[in-house]
Amino acid sequence: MRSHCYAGPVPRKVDIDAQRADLAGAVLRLAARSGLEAVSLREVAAEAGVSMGRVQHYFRTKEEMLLHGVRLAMRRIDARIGERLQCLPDEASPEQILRAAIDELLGDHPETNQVIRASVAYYARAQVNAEVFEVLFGDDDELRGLAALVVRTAQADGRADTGLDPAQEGYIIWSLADSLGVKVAFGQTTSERARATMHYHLDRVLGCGAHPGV
Amino acid sequence: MRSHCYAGPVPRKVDIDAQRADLAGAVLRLAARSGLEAVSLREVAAEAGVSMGRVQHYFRTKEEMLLHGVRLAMRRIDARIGERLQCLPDEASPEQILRAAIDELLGDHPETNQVIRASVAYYARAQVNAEVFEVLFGDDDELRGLAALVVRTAQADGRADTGLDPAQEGYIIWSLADSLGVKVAFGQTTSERARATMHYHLDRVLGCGAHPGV
DNA sequence: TCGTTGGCAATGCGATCGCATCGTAAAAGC
DNA sequence: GCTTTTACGATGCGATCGCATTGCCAACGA
Repeated sequence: MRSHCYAGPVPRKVDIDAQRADLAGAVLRLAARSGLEAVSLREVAAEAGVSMGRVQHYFRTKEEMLLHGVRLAMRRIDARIGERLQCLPDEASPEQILRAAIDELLGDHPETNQVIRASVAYYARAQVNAEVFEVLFGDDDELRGLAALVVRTAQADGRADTGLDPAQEGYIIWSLADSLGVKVAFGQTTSERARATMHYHLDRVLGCGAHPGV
Repeated sequence: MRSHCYAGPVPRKVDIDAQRADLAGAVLRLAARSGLEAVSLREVAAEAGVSMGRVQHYFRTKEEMLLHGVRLAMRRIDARIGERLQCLPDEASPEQILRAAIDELLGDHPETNQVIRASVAYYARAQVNAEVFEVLFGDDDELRGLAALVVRTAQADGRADTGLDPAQEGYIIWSLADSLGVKVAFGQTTSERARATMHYHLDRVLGCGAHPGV
């Protein structure tokens, strides 16, 4: 059914990566819905609508299955942010990129929420499994770097206060986006509230609107 | 052994609350170490060094045991913050209270870390169990209120920019403290780094140090 | 055409799960 | 002193766990 037509370089067998991604998607749904406790081989098979033997065929151990799950989660948010960035005009400024990425995190879209909740469910594993830790937290540096760059640019443009520490401000911006994203995903606050707070902060730090430069 | 001497108003039986708190402590240790997946009746009994029958005697169901666990977690942080506040001089300012509370959250003390990690482990349950949700997130409003009060006070004192929105700034302060506390507890950053960022932010918003008022 | 391989489904294993039940020893009340 | 209640420890139940094994079937190479 799924491989009745194909154009890949390996036509003789099914698309292994696609199968694994399908199962990893089921892992994410379960993890987001009720935590990693609910993720068993049988539950994943049932969620994906396949047999348990299939799950075992594509993942040698449960640990490997969970690792593919968290990797898919990160690919999903990257993809969603990437899609949003393609809606921006070419050569968009770093600030536009930053605001677009944060808007996606706080957007309260079901898939974004699912990925965030699933990620949080993996936090405990990150303490035990170094690979999970790396997948979950490894990309933080570049995000902070982007935010710091935006602050520096705003300073160079004379919009932001030159007394600001770009590194600290970048760290604050992403920590804030992180915290608000989790709050939205877990229903502690609304998307509108979170976005309003985030925009308020960015506007103040980056000096948008009626704000006299130094 | 445990009730050879007592002074309570009910001398005829053991201290039920103390027993439950002892078991709930074992729940927290397990949850903080490897998530709620690792919390089973048998594991809790083993962690507490008692029989499984004892655990069942004090908690009718696993759900009830978990609920006592998260309640103990919240009482623990409240107690730790309370202890820290007692080290402050009498009639300490709201700002001193705020800074002390945040310092405790970012202090990287083992017990604080344990409580934070355990709390995060409960996030998934909060979506299913309304009681857990309330225990975990119910106190957010008053914390935000304290932070907002501090901002308003700083504005009244002429230290903080009167253009600031106290409610938004209070929300930002606590979201930031929340995020940084989790990062410290899960080893994403160091206590020193988090505290430096938090103090940097508070000093800027509240206008401490060499900062000209409006 | 035939043997080999990949892609599964099915089944079974020992361990562990939450929970219920039973037994018992000590204390409390009459 | 005798009954009742409290505070457990011990054991067992059916379900589920991760994982290993087995078997079948379609697709491919020779």
